[in-house]
Amino acid sequence: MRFSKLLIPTLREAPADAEAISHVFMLRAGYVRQLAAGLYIFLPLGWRVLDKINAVLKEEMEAIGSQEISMPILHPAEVWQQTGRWDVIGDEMFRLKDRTGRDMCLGMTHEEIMTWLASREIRSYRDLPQVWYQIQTKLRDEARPKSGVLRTREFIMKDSYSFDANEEGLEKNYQLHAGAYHKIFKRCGLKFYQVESDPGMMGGAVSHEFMAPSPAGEDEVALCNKCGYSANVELALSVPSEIKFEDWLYEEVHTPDKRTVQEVSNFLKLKPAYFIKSILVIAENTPVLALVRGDQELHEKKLSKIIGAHRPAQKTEVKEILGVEAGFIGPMNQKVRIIADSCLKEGIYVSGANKQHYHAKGIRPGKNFTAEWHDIHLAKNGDKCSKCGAELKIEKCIEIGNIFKLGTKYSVPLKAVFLDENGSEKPVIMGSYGIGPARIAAAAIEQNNDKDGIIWPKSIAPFDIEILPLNMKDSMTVEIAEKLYNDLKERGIEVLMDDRDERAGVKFKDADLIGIPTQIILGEKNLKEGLVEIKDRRTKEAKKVRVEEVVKVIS
RNA sequence: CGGGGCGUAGCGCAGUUUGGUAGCGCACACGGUUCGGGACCGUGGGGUCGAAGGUUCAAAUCCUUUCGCCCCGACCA
Repeated sequence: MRFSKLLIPTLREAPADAEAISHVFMLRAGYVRQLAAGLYIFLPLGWRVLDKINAVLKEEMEAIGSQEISMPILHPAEVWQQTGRWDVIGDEMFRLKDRTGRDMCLGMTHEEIMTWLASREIRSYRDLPQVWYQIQTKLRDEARPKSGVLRTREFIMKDSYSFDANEEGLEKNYQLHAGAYHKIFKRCGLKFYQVESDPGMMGGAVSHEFMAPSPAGEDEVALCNKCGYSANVELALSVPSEIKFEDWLYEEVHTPDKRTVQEVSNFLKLKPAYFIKSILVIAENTPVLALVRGDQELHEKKLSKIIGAHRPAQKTEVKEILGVEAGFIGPMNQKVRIIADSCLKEGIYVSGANKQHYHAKGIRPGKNFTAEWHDIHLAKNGDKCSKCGAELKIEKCIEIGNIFKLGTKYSVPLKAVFLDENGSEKPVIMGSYGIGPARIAAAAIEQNNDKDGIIWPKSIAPFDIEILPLNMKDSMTVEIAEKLYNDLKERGIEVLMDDRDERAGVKFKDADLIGIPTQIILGEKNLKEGLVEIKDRRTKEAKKVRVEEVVKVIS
């Protein structure tokens, strides 16, 4: 296509409210414009990229036997009420009423509607398995839209759903999707990890996320290079690094006005790892004392899985319940339930002495206090892998896809059932699988850029080739450019030709910004010798090629 | 929802402290020169200063309310 006929509004300067690299470049290079918080317009280049990504998605979905369908975005409340999510989900769901006053909502995902369809159409084990997918808009009233297209209130998602007669079938579809996702992300040129994840409100027991490493990401992932263990830190297990213990005898130490681990650590000249951090929380009106090592953080979600919903205790509550000011509390002789991080099982520690301005040194777990042992700390860089003992590293990632084993969470309430070989009625076993195309695009930019702009992976670039006729007033330049343009198009190559009457510098700058992987540069001097330059956007290396050879070299 | 920041031309910003005719750069239009890494000279168009109310002879500037956007946190199919 011709640059002069396309809306490609490049910006010399980045709008002030863009922070993430992908956001800045998508705006500057004219891929998207923002309508409001979390609402984006995709301009021609941006839409072409999404089309490319969606084409890959479709191919790989079809390859595993998934059938494309399309579901409404506007949903009646009843279906969501039947699964309970109408009430479970809060402000994140857009709700409205139709003209008759009927409750409706905008779809944030499609488990309910897909299951509704399955309940109508699937009757026999002979109808199974089924796998349905769509590439459809989702709406979520996000608490905090951010980072350009990475977290928006309206976005397109490829979501697929599997329906099976038994667990083996689900496992098969789950693995087929995992395999397809690997191919998809690889084809889109992304670095990514498949990690264990927390199913959250989706329900179900098993889920994995596909994570593209990037500093713009919102998630953190723990990775083991040795054994391949990888998990979202929301549930990642780890073993804090070992420390050498001193054979302290139990004694109380005067620590005037030293309350935090850091303060006492500095005062006693002992590393934080020798301390036990005691945190009082209130779970359903029952106090629970949580213990983690001084150099670790308490992981709220892990604790929630053991004691349920809870909140931190207030200062006055600490005094009331434990009889000592926060800052000097320790696990010894406490009547409350104590949950301690497993790594504290061995060793000799320092903690509050349960006495104002005193800490106790030489605390031996098991002897000086007892507790229930669980992994309740947040995995951090340098911790050891719980599987193999190698060092874990923590990386920030963008979640680009996820897969869930749903089981019968949706099929039971929506009565999606079938008759098995014996004529007995059973709920369909389901899985759901999502991918965010705009996140793939953003992640690709985050992972592939330089100071001048985007460097698209070939597979998802808006065009294959950009032709730069540097001087549009030179008739030979124009003539050869037109010929190359047509010849390449005839070969099925997607070409963008910068036919604007702009100075060479402008064309170079815009071409680098836009990031089409290969540039064909037509300069007058080279053309007089029958040569053009073919330049690689990533390496910036250019080679001179005879005009007649271009089509052959490119294709 | 809590904390912080910002709303002045399409974009980036100054002006607000100390009230007194709304500015700069880029972009845009026209003329000329230039033409392989965001050219130069000249001329010109473009603003309810986010909105509403108030104080004042006079408000971008002071006061009140409100809306929007960004960042950190909480939250998160």
